[in-house]
Amino acid sequence: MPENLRVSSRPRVTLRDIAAHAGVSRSTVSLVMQESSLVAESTRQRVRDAIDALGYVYNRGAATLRSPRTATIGVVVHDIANPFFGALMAGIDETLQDADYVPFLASSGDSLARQARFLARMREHRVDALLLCPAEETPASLIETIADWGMPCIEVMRHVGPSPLGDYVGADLRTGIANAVRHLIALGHRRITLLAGTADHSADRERLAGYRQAMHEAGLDDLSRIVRGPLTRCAGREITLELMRGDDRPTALICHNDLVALGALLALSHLGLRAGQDCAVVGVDDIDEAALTDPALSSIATHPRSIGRRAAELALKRIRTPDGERERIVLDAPLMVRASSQPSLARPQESP
Amino acid sequence: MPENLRVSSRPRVTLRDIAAHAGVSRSTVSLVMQESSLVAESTRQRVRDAIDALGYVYNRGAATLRSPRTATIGVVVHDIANPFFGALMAGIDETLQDADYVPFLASSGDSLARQARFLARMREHRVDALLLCPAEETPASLIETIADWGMPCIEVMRHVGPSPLGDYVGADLRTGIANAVRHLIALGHRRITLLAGTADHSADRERLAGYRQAMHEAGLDDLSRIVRGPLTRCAGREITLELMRGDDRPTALICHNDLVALGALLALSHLGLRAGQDCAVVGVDDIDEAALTDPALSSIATHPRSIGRRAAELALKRIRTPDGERERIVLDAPLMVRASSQPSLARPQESP
DNA sequence: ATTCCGTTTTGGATCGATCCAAAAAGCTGT
DNA sequence: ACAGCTTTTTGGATCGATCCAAAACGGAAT
Repeated sequence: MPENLRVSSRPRVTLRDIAAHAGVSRSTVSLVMQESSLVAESTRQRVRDAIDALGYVYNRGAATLRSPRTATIGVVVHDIANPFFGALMAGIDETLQDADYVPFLASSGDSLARQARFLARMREHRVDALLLCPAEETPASLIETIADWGMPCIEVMRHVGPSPLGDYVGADLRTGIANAVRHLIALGHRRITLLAGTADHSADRERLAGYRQAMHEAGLDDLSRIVRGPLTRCAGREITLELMRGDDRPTALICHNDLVALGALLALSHLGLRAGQDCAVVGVDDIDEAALTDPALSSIATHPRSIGRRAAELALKRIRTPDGERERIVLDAPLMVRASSQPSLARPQESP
Repeated sequence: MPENLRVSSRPRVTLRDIAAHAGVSRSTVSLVMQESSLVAESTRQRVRDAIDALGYVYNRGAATLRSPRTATIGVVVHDIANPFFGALMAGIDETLQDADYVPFLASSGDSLARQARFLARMREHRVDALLLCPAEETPASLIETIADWGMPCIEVMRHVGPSPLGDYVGADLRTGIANAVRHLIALGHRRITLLAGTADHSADRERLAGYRQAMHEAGLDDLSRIVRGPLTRCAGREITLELMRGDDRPTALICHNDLVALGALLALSHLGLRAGQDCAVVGVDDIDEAALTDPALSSIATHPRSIGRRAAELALKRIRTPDGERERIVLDAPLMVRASSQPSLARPQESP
């Protein structure tokens, strides 16, 4: 290993040094750093040369002290280990990089305390905006509190309260689920079970609403059944095993997300049942695996990367125009029909 | 939507206000904010009360201007959408939150330009340390450059150059792969193909080295075969299909990661072959799916969350003692044997 | 030559914390 | 009461940028 000789207290290059080297004032250099159009092209070039020559590093901390902009954004998700949020974050990151913004990231783990702590930190760092997928049980007042702080906040995928108060970007799961139910009904299914989560947040309520609505439309209210459990592959498997062992078995399952749906597929194959033939399965998110399982999994596509991009774009816009009209961007969540709910494989399970 | 009336230019509460309210000097308040032990308990309490009463928000930008510490860390991975890095990030996040640090995150997408840009930004923000999973083709000089900046840097999972120059946290893939090869040989396999990536980085080279070493030990150099391709599920599938159609089929596949391995499983089942019986498959990473496929996938566990935690801990340590001895933390990567390489299912495919 | 006006440039004040050397306050023990 | 400690507290200088009102510049028109 090469010796780690650190030049103790190397004199730091500042705006002042650049100004001296380029023969202009500090103000001018500052304007160049801000890409201001006020500076004459020739001067700008001279300053740029000085910056390169001296190896100047812009000190954003110092800049922040005077100006309100920090070129940073805070992102809160509830579990970054979940591939859905990984993809979401990738979309956010992509958009922010183009705008020279950098994101702070935190996983709340659906803990209100962790979420609050991180938000406090974001305030201290004076981020320009917040992208928030609120933790379960987040009180509706939080959004107002954040607004009081003067910090733009975009809710992503979930929102507190019955409908988004401010800016929001999400997927139209209500319609997505309703369409899935209609699709299954068209295939002859009647006993359609919804595997939902145990938590009570908007994304969960929307799924429920879509399910109820479509079942109701078809006059199947009495057959509607909702089963709650953890949202993991394992839980999906266990719950499905149990469901299929009962007498009143469903002929179709709509799962809260693809992880649960993959668990359901495992359970079916374990029981010697063929998904799509003996029991239809539909997931949510359309993660990469979905197309590659056997049989391939029908899934409602939520396009996390696009949602991330849209959310980040909206945040940047809100930073530019803090008092602009609030926006609610709800992306389509189309059903990707695959073998696990294939028409050709369907057969009526019972007459209505 | 409630009106968005923003109190324009609400007077900001500063240290000075707290000092006045608590009847002490600014310096004392500052010491309280820094949790210094110099302040008497009674004074500390008075200051805390004032902070609560006035709703003071610490201004980290201002603090940064004077002190070298920012309580931020920069994290570069090459693809945050990859579940492996999601889990890694979760580990990092966990550890940092306990230390009241916040991470900046960027996905380099294995682009040197994006990586360089983000690093420049991190320098401007004066992060206290860097966790870096270097993009492919990153020149060895980068680590020295970063050291020159006076910024501690922990390489994670990958390192530039033949061996890590400075701090490093990773998994012992070399031994992990070698053990997997030995395991397969013990089961009677001889034609063991390695499905490697196309990129040339340390994590790839280590896998190769482990493979070569174990094949060599067994005197199977001539049978060793390495196939390169993209590291996706699809690619794993396609490559496996092609391999199995050739005459000189392998009896076992070791895949660069689990995604590729899952692709391989799909290919086998598509060909009517039974993984673990007609062809053994071993993956790397031991992602959640691995245990739940059918047949379950043998995999070399890399424990991304632990690696993230260890890396973050090391970074915090390096911040405290910048000139401490450099550390190389290499975690075990044990082979999780499952049905896709089950002893009981194995049968000698050919005599040596 | 002078005035006018749009384009560039500038110096000083300022943001809100930390650092540091020195002062003040509290203890002991004589 | 005072010297000699240790424990707390303090005021000014300082970090490195931005903001802003005013000055300098340069060309065109009078």
